[in-house]
Amino acid sequence: MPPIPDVATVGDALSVVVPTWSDGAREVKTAVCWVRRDLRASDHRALAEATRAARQVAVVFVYDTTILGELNDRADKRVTFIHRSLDDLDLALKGRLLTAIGDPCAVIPKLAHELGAEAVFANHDDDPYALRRDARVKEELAKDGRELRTFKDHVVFERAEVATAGGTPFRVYTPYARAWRAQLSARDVEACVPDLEKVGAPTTQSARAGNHTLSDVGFQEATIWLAPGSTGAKSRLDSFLARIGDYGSLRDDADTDGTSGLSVHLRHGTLSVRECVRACLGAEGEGSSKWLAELIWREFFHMVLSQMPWVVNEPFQPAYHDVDWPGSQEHFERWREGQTGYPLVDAAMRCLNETGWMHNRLRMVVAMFLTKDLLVDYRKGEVHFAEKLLDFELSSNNGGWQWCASTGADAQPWFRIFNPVTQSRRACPKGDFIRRWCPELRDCDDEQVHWPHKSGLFAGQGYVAPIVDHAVQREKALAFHKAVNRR
DNA sequence: TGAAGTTTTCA
DNA sequence: GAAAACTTC
Repeated sequence: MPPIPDVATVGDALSVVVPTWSDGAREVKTAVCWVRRDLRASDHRALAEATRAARQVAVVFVYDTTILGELNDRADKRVTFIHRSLDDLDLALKGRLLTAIGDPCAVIPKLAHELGAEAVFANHDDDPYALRRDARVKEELAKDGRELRTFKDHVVFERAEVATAGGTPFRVYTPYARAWRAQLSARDVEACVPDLEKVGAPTTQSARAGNHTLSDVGFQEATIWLAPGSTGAKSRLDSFLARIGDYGSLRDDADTDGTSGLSVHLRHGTLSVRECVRACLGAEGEGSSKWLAELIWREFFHMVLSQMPWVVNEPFQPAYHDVDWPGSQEHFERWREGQTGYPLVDAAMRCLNETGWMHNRLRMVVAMFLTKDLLVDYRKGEVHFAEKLLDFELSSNNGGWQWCASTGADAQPWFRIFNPVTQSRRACPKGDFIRRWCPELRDCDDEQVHWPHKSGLFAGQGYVAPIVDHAVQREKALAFHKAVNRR
């Protein structure tokens, strides 16, 4: 039985459960628009709904001390990115952004009370922590007779909107992607345009006008390589669209700037995913379709997390529950520090640790190396990525790691194991990326750089000897997975 | 979104 | 004797 749509179904044979984007429009006098992972002022669903429904809107961001308290690094790059993106948002709002520091469960209801706002508008955040937080905020607001109205914004199709004919979640990417594409209509990616004239900056006790300083928040400025805010997102999107035709052929080359480089912006909502999809639909050629496939992977993993949230703690594939991964702590640490003796793996890990970014292809290579060559529990790698990646998104990170570990939705067949040296020749043919991050190998030629050990020429230059033999580890991994799947 | 080992094909 | 095709994990 297909699920019964609980929102208006638009008169278009393609759409299944597509809310029309005006259902938040019941009128109120004053509204709060609470921004979280949607740090922009254009094509913003909650802000558009708020400015449509209310005569005046206060836009607020809360530096969430619960989340910030868990960060170890006082110079966390993500906090710097968010802080500078809020400066950019404040500019877009002509200096009318409000910010606060604290527990949103207390701050948001207090602010709504001070402003006499009947409703708080926000976009869905389906991470488990955010769902609990928003449920509490809603409860607190309700005590006072106020509403929390939330909207889809972060993805084109959320939660159960793309499902099998039987109404169950897809468990494999390819049929999901087919259904996703078939379901897409122009309406799904229509821009949500807010009326910024209605945004005001009232004086309140619980939030201040303008951005706090980073030191108010308890952090220091970190070095980040990308331009923050929707200004940065816009220029990156423009430069990517100029070369999207080459995306199909260059996206797996670590020596080249061939990927979109937009993941950080999509994570923090400094860019609207609808705008990305509109750009895809407007572009010719294979590149844009390939990129759309990547955006659909993001939506797929969002769906998996929201429909099967236990994947946060447990493998998607039940066969892997309660297995003991035999990898050692020592091997994990060598992997984490980029000291495995496999040049591409080491270069990629050092790049991650230093910059907070890693090429998509290399994420697969290092994840495969940790889980297959070293047989370390994928969750240890997942946590390291979560700490380091500027674009860290729970759903994509978890999905990607489980995919590589062969425990996930759309599982890699467990016998599919990358050869890190073959992958190196393919993903890094010029070797420049390796030479940049492994200076020990700077004098290696284009062939030696992928596997410098057999020549013996570089023994004295300080590059670490390989910690394992891939051929041997491959056999161990095959035996391990065979045993797990036979249980 | 594999790799490796073996067999077959074609010059 | 290389390259393509096929098989296995």
